Amino acid sequence: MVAVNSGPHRRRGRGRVTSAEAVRAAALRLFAERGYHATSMRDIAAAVGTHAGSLYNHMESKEDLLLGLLRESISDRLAALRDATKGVDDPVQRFRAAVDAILRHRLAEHREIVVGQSELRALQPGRRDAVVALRDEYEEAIGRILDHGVERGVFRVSDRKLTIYALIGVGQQVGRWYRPDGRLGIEQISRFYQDFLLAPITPAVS
Amino acid sequence: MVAVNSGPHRRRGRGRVTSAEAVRAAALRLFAERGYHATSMRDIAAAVGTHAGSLYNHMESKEDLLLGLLRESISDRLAALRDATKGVDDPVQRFRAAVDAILRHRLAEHREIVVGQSELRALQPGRRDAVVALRDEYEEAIGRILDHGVERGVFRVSDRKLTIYALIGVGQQVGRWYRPDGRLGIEQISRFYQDFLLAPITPAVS
DNA sequence: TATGCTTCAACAAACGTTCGTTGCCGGTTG
DNA sequence: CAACCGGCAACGAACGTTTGTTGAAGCATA
Repeated sequence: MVAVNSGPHRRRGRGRVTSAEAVRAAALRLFAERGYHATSMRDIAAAVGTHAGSLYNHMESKEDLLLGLLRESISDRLAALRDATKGVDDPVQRFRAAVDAILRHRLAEHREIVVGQSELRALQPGRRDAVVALRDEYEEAIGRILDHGVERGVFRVSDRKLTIYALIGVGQQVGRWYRPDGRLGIEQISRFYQDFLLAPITPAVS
Repeated sequence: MVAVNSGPHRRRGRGRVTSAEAVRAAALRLFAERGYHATSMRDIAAAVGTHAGSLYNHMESKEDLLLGLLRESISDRLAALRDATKGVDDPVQRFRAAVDAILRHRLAEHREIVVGQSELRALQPGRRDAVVALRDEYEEAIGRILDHGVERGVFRVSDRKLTIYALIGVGQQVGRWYRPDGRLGIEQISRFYQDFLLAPITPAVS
């Protein structure tokens, strides 16, 4: 979705190949593993095989790097949610697709995640706003999935906001413990939570 | 639960009164708000009205301070969970009490909390273990609440671990957005999630 | 030659922590 | 009651290290 430094410009300069995307990927991984403040520019540089000073050819500052990652992460997640539910009309199937998208995106690449509230506070108040706005949009998108089911008379949602938070909470939690070599695959986890989260909002349909 | 510097020994030394407990409280608040690495010893000192160097009269190191807070937080949570469910025999009531304890403890004082995995990684591998062991014990305690209901034939739990994680996920999420002056009180939130989380594990009881 | 990325040294600031010192306290001694 | 002592806590400066960031010099490509 976000293409940086694409095209045929390759291998300029003397040393290694240090694309901006490689830096972003390394930073995401390290931020996720250790946290933003516990990761130094020298750590990131070492991870892509260069020096700290070189990173500044590809980005403005460390905080900008985080801001970009947060924005991309949440906007990708929002896009994935919309893609997954696009054209699906049946409320239950729509809900299942949504839960699947939420979980799948957490598990796919951005393993332990930078996301959400975890590192948001590392941003200066002004820069936070853009990310917070995206997050609100994301929550609203989930809310509309619920609304759709309610309008059709299929769901019974007694508190919209608390229900949204439950979905997000499960999603974040899954991102924390999931390991690719674990007992369960993404498919099984997704299916389980689809059923699990559907239960409280579908009145007595067995 | 933890009594430090109690007794009649008061106002020794020259300047202000800086009890070890006050330091812990300030540190907990700051760690919760900004994160461990984003909080300096000077920040903590300023919060209790003293100087960074003085803090070392009350503690070993910054990491020890975090370790103590994490241990206390999770062991308090475990104790609260056990207290709340002690003597309650009916599986549903037992489950309701458990959810209530989980949420209530998150909301009561340790607002956004240092919690679980968030700051655990700030500890050296060796020191982590004690906290991880406590966390496992906590998860196991939740698991036994579920077992109890299953044995009585009241609950149907298709995956024990995933169910536990769902409860914890909701609990953590609640700790993130809850504000005491918000739309809903603790009572209402707790009641909502009791019903919500009960639904997926109680087969068709309307 | 011109351009773009590298390297490397250096910067000031902030970090956790240590230290010598000073003042206050409760308890012991006269 | 008065004089002293040992210990605790606060103070404030300083420590060595690490932080994010900058800039000059060098090399490779076009």
